[in-house]
Amino acid sequence: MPELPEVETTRASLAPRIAGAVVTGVRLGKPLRWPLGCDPESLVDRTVGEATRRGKYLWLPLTGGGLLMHLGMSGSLAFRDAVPEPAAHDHFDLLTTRGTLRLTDPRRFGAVVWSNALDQDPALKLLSGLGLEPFDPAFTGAYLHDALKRRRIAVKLALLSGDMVVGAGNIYACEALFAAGIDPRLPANKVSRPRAERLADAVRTILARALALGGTTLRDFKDTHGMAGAFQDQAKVYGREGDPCTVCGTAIRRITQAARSTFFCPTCQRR
DNA sequence: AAGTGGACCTGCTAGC
DNA sequence: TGCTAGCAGGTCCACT
Repeated sequence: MPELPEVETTRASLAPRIAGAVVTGVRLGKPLRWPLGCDPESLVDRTVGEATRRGKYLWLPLTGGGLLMHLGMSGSLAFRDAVPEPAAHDHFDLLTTRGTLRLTDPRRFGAVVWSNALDQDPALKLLSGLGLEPFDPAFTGAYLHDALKRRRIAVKLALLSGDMVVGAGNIYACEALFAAGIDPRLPANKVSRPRAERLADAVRTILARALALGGTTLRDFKDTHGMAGAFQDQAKVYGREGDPCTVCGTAIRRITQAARSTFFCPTCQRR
């Protein structure tokens, strides 16, 4: 579910409402990907600051540190005045004077980790290898070309790796490569400068469009396994194996790369 | 160093 | 109807 547009949508709706709240309690459910890393009680009485985002991570500043949060594959955050009794998949509640922030995450690949925001904090290591934000002016075709040049892995995997540019997950990586007309299997170092230009453009455009729609995939997250609703209408290749390409009519193909599905049009996307 | 594969965990769907 | 295999939006880590 949560790629950059969904995480950013979550952040934007959360930030203004929770900023200034004071923590009154913490409730933990089943273990998430990593332990919280502090005594939950120690968060009480800290004041919440302005939530920010880095890649697919959310940073919720608290006095003296903050919580680094990730939604994993199946996580979602809700902030409400009153939340119901925790259900089976509700694994983290941050109770505050303005409402309760709740992480619901069936697969528990997500995480909430305390960090003291100091350089040597282990939690911050999670952010240290991340590439540029897609909307950073420094994320240009020239930058992407240079980064791709040093890698021999397939260009799709290079996008997913997150060490060049963050935010494009499996869906948007597939969509961006389609928009740029590039075969996902093409070795990264074989992407020409002009095509890197188009790819950087495509990544930005695809993510911006999804963002403008308010994180399409998030909205209907509760449906089926999360892929219902508006996003399917937007996707040109993702999840469309066997369907005709919207541009040329060729059947969309699905292949496996690094144990993950890649969808592409064998006609529109060339090596 | 770069690349590959396994690991984490639950739920849903398609197919027998 | 019931069981099973396969698949799912992420990414860290150990190994070659």
